[in-house]
Amino acid sequence: MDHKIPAPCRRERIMAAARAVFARCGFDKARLDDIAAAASVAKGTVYWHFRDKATLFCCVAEDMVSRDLAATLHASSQSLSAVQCLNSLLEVFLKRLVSVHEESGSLVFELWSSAGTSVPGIGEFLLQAHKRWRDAIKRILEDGRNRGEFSARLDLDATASLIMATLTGTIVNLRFGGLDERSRLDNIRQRLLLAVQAW
Amino acid sequence: MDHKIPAPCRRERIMAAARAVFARCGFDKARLDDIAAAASVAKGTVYWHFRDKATLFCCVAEDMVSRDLAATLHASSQSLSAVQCLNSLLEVFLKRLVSVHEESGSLVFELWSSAGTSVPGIGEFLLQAHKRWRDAIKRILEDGRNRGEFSARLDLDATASLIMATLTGTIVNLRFGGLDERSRLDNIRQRLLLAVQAW
Amino acid sequence: MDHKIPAPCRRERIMAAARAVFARCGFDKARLDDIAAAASVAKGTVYWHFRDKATLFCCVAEDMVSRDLAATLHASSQSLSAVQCLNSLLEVFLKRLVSVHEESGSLVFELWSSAGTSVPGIGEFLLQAHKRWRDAIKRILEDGRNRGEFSARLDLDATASLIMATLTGTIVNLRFGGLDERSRLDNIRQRLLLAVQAW
Amino acid sequence: MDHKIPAPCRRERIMAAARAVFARCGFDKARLDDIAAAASVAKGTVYWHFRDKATLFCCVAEDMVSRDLAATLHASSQSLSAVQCLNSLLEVFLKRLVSVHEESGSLVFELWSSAGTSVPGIGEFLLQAHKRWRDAIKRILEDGRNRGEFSARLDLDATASLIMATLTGTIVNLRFGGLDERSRLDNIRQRLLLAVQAW
DNA sequence: AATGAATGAGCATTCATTCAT
DNA sequence: AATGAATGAATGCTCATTCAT
Repeated sequence: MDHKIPAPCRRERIMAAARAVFARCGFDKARLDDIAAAASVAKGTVYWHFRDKATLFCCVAEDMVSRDLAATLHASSQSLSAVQCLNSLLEVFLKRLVSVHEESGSLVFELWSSAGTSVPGIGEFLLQAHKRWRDAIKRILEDGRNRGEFSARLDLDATASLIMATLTGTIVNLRFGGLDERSRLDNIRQRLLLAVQAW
Repeated sequence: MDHKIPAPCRRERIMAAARAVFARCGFDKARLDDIAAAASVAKGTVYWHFRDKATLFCCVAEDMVSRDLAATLHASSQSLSAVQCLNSLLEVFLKRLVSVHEESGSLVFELWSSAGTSVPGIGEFLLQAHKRWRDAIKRILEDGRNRGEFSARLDLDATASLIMATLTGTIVNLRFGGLDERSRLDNIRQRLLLAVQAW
Repeated sequence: MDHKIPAPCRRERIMAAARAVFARCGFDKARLDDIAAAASVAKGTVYWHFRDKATLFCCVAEDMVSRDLAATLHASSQSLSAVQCLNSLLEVFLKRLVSVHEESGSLVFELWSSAGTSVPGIGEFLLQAHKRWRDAIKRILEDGRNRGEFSARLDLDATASLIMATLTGTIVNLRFGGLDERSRLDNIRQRLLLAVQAW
Repeated sequence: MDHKIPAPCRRERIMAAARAVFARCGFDKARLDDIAAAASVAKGTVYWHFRDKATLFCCVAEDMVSRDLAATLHASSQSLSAVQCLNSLLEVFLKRLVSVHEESGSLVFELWSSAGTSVPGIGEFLLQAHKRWRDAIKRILEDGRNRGEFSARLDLDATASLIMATLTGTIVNLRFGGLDERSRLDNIRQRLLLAVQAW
């Protein structure tokens, strides 16, 4: 039909389509037909590139998390002081939530709910992803403690977990808070920095 | 067949069974047959009491949230000072997460993911529930500010949102944090109290 | 609830409700719940008065046909000449189709379609009903032939069948003819009389 | 499994099977499983070719009516005089009723009963089909009137409706008349011709 | 007589997956 | 690589019928 679609980008087209459909419908309600249609590809083609629906979902998830993590770490790596570093990380994390991938928001909830039921392997994947994020934060905190920017008694693990919780919970707030929490993201970032410096 | 099941508690049996199955399988993967079987009831009986699967899910959700909210508010209402009050609220909230309803944990993720896709009306319900929680916290904060326990400049809305975010994020941490975060719940509570008093 | 419904007319209420619902929905699509509701009666009550759905349908059918047949025969019995007699029969038959029981129209189609599939016994019933109608017509024709009003060579059976066919087909025309055939019923009657006298 | 079934005729196989099953069981009682089995096809295949049960039914109906109408018109188009033409039409119509499609008989009753209840769109379809038949008859009558074969005062619409009624009613007679009306079909045809020429 | 909760067989429809081309 | 027709297991929901009260 459309001879305009170059073969090599088929896989990417499918993943983009899948990301959109999974975000809109959730894993279970997403239909392979819709994904194929959204990618302007026959259903069989999806199966040539991905073993099955769950695998496709995992690929999409991995891709999304990798991009988010890379972008965040890159931003924070530009800074010199640990405080600036943490500030950048928070800023980028929160910004991405509302701008770059509006889709990500929905997908995260799908990831959480599909862990353990719909998609085998997602649970493990989420543990890894969570650890990657927390370790990144922990490293910054450790660095700051070594440089004297943070208290010597700062509990690295506990603090990193608490920051993760707040960031994660903000995702939920953005969706189900009712208020327009977007305008309060800067406020959240500043308070977190204050709190860390106080602990 | 089984003449042992007293008629009047049929509805409750079904809701309990549904809660368990929804928590284990998620909304989409949960089969009405399994719920009926778990309730030792014929499938038709479920439909006599609940219009459809989505309605059953909503009833279970509403019941769960109401119980959690009531228990939390009751606990915090026993205290005199706002700090104690907030402390109780946090304590009960976090305790319930890990003990009373282990099921609740899973169900919350289902609720989040089903909003907007699988179950019409859940989105609205979650907004209401979120508001109920946040308002409860806000009231305590306001009370504390009036009594001079908290800073006069304390931003009630922002702080309530931040506390909600942290509590909510802790639910996620407990599930996907990898570490055994349960042992750190007390730590989280204490830090939150400290932070609130500092803001 | 309503203590105003006298018990003795329960059976009649149910039959009236059933006639309406069967006419509106057809046998298969008619739900016992709807019939019971329309009769302001509990579902179990329907089963106390009628063995099952098919039996209820048969009772309704028998009642309807009996009434129609009785009314028609009564009308034609008032006349003296066979021509007048036949005229009355046709007139009443056609009039009832469009006025007295608008419901009858729909029910007849249901009867026809349910014969042999949905409702055992309906086929036999329809044969009997058809025979009763045709015999009534045949008797009038025979009477007229004996009196010299019709040709001595008039084939009683064939003519009766033909009249039945025309009357029956008119029911179909009224429903699926598109045109408003009601205004043409008199015309049909007159032509039939003319034709019979010519044969 | 069975590699003996050529792919291209799948759709036709399904329609033939559906026609048989619908004729035997009626629309509501017909099971998609039976239709699929009768067509030696998986149930999903039926849904690949037809949106749903109702659509399949409509397709079968349309096909049947089209074939019947085409055959009848073809036959009558061979004749020169209007009387012969009408004679042919009646002959073929009546012959098809009892020979070519014994199935048609049952299906017609299903069509009538499903109009307005079970199958949306069938009512409209029947109106169209009825009109097509009546118009064909009307055209022949008009032709005959112009040629002087019929009375100049012949009411085309009324006569066409009456002929339709008689033919339609004969379908009913054949099924519920009790007598073996098949032997009388010629008689009916001749009488109708006589009557038309007399009107 | 009447009620209405409970039952469970039945069925249309969906959709992930396969495979011949 | 790609297609899309074919498959068939899976499942939500309906509704006639029963029965304890």
